[in-house]
Formats: sequence, C-alpha cells, structure tokens
Amino acid sequence: MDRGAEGAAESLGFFLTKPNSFLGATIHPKWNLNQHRHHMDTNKQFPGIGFLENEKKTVDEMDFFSLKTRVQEFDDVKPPHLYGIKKEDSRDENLDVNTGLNLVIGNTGSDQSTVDDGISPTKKEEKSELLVLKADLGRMNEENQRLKGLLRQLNLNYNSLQMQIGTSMQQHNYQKEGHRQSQIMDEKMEENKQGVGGEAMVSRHFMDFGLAATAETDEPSHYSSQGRSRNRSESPPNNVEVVSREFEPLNNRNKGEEKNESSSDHAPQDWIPKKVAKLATSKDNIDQSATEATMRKARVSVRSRSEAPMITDGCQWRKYGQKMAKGNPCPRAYYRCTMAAGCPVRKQVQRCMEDRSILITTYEGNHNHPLPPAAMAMASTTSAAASMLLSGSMSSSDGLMNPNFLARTMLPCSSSMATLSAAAPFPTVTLDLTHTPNPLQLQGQSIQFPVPLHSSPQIFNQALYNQTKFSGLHIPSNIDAAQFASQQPQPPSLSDSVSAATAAITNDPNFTAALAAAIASIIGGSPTSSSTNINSNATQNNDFPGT
DNA sequence: CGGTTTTGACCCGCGC
DNA sequence: GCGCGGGTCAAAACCG
Repeated sequence: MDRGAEGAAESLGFFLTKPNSFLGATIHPKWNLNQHRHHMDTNKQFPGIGFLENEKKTVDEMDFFSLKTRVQEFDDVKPPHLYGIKKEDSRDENLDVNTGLNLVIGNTGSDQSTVDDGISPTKKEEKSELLVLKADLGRMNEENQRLKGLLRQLNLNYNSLQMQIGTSMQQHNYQKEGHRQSQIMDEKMEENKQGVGGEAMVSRHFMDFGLAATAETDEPSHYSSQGRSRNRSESPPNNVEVVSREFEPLNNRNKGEEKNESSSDHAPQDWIPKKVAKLATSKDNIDQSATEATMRKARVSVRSRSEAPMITDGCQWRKYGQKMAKGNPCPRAYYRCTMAAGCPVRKQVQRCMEDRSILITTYEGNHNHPLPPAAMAMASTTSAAASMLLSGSMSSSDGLMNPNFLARTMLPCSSSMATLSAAAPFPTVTLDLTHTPNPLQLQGQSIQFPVPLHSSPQIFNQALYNQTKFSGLHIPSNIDAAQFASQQPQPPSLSDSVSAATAAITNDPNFTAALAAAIASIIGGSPTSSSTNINSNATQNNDFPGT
C-alpha cells in the first residue's frame, strides 16, 4: 500500500468509511468538490464531517465549529453590533453570555445610551462605563476581523484538503478494490493449484470484470488523425484537481514561467496565483511550494500503439513547441492543456525510436479545472504520482531512479522500459500498453486475458490492475507463471479479439481513463518506486511484438 | 477573426 | 566558461 495514499487516507479517515456521504455515487469526486467549493459554508455543505475537526488541529488549533459559529454571529450582526452585543435594544437580554458584560448598545450608537433599569448611575459613571464599552467594542472588532481572517484561511485550506481527499479517495478505492480482488484471485489460484475447478474459476474471475462493465461515457472518440488539424484530443490524467491550487513553477523554469505569466497570450496569471500562499504562514508556503513543485515534476508516461498523432485522452491541447530530441529521429511535441486558462498541465508526445508505431505520451501536472468524464480517470494519474512522491517515496534511495530496482520489479518483457523510466529527469510512472507477447512468449512472462472494451473506467481499471498483478508483479510465489499462463482462459479467436480490442480501446475515451486508474492502482502498490512500469497486455495488438 | 500550429530563437541546467 | 540538450517563447503562418 502506498504510504502517500494510505497516509493521506488515514489522516482523512472519514473519507474511507463514508465516501458516499461526501461524494456522489455516480459522480466523480471532483465534480462534487467543485460544486461545493462555491459554497464556503462548510458546515452546511458537509455536516458532521470529521475532516474539519482534524483540520482544525493543523490549521489553527481552534475549534472550527466554534469559530464558525462565532464568525457567523459577527456576520449576522451589523455594526456596531458586535460579538456579544445584542442587536436589539432588548434590555432584558443585556447580559452577554460570553463576556459577562452587562451591555446595551442601541442602533443609534448614541453615547447617551445607558443601562436604564431604574438605577441611575451618575454621569461620571456612565462616561466611564462608556469608555470601557468602547474599548471592548474595539477589541471585539479586532477579534472579529481576526476570526474572519481565520475563517478565510480555514476555507482555503479546506479547499486544498478537499482536493487531496479526492486524490486519496480514488487511490484508496483502487487499492482497496485491488486488494480485495487480489485476495479473491489468490484464493482461487490456490484452489486452481489444487485442481479444484481452477481454470474455470480463474476464468470466471477474469470475466467478472467484464460482466459489470458498462460504458460510462458516450463521448465519441476525438481522434485527430487529420494530421495538422486541431489536436484537440481528449485527455488524461489529473482529475485530482485542486481548485484553488497554486502551481509554483519549476525552479529551473522560473524565468520562462514568469515570462509566461506576464504574457497576454498564454494565459497566465492563473499559472501562479498566490492568494492562498499569501494567506498561509511562511511555513505553509514552504511546504506548499515544495509540494506543488514536486507534483509538477511528477510525470506519467503512457506507451501505446497508435498511428494517430496523439492519443485520445479527454482534454484539449495546444501545441506550443516541437523539438528534435537527441537520439530520436522523431520530433517531440509539446502540448499545453487549454481547457482552462492557466491550466499547468502539459504533455509531451513522441514516437518511440525503436518502434515508431509506439506513441509515448508523458503527462505532467494537475489540471486546475473540471474535466469531462472521458478525462476523469486519467486525470488521477498525475495526482497519484504526485501523491506517491509526497508520501516520501522520493526519499527512497532504492526506489527512485534506480535501474536495478526497476529491473528487479519489472517484467522481463518490459525490462527495456527501465532505462527509459530510470533515466527520466523526473520521477516517472510508465504505463506500457504496447506489449502483446504471443501465447508462447506469455509463458513465464505475462499473461493475457480478456478485458472489457467498454467497461467503465473503474471496472476497466480494476481489470488492468489485476491484470498487472498477474502480469508478473505480484504472481504468488507458489504458482508457476508458466503453469498459470497455461491455465488462462483462451477465448475464441484470441488474436481477432485482441486486434478488435486494440482498435476499439484506442478509439475509446475510456481507454485513457482506464490507464489513469491503473496507474493509480499501481502507484498505490509500489510505494518505494517512483518509476513504475505497468504492462497491460490485454490492450495490445498482436501484430506488434513487445518492444 | 480567433484559435492553433509552425519554427527559429532563447533560456536554463548540467556535464566537461 | 563553454557546449549541449531539454524546454519554452512568440511571431508568423495557417485554418475553419
């Protein structure tokens, strides 16, 4: 289990136990979050959520609800009616319960207002009391402002945490489901080994993923294969949007980013809004900067076979550059997300030098805007990667940038990917969808099984997740891979199915969505590596041998 | 006309 | 300090 996801989930435990109380059952978390973010009254939007009680400890040591109530009192009372001071000239309610002051401040604010309950104090006493009251008034005003500021701060932090929760929630779901399926699979494999209807059961298990599959989106594929036509494709990852997130530029890009910020053409100021940062403490700023910089650096690379210039991933992209990369005759194209002004997400698209039918798409950053359904699942990729980094895996000397580690953890057939990932300047998660070993090659390497072509991203992702496990990363030690492979269900006309699957998948928006969740799942299971390869044979075309 | 692509120039970090 | 390579900018061209 990934420490980042798990840790975040633990710290936000309510989410794990009551997901649906916070998120719509059929709506992606992000949408709900975005809807809610427009309503800052968190008490009303999320009544009884323990999250705020946790948050209070880190944000401000004070009871949130108490604070909220008090500030609302302020809001309800028009000046000069302040906290603890009755709005109406109700002399029966002069005693302020909080301060204990016996006050009556009339709407007129007249200095002549005094307590008139039959006891007439001297004018001197009145004046003295008035001064005291004024002093109290001033203090209350200050406190009022302070509390409002705190509330603002809380709301900002709340928004930020909401987005983190969304990320954690997704990861947790994937991991939880994956773990459950894995257990089931392990059990069935054990039965299989013992000759208790093994093949049928394993097959059944695989097929279960397909049975529950339903197309979640009817969005058509927007494959832009017209060459120079608008490269508006649907895109990827990052759904874990942080609505009010501020993306700090990479250190090594400060200059360029600042330029961009001042540019009227490239959208800009949204790139690095600093409102929250200004409100946060200096320590918070430091942490936030580091976090965002890390998230920005985290990359998710998808290798897929496609003749199209770009894979369909659900987002709109604008090409802002092209470069000839060293050692690769194929140019590398740079794209920026244009679904929202200032969205920091970028991606690079380049064909594989060894096999030009392979398209390598690398995503970087998190979207700062709502995403279409087709892009939802994929959107979790970058955030998941970032979460992994934030979980502390970055500090793992073994897990990061270590080819040996990668070699140990990756499949033989995908070992060539190790160099790519390990050599990446940033922590990179690589999802390899290009391998389609033939049945003979399957033995001892990876295993192929049918995957629903139009499954919902969750289901499909789960299939990918489990498939990945079976692909070698987590094959139980007591099961021989070759033996297991030989027991895999052999669907009729397998090659035809796979070919059709490839065609359908690559044109299905769910495809990329599935990748994201698959990545998220893998990330969750590989906390010590920031460079992970996922070999998804089910989405491959038999015409292309693995690279 | 507005948005996108093209493409040469520029910036920056890194290794030598 | 210099060259290299990755990444970005921005003006011009292109397209619907």
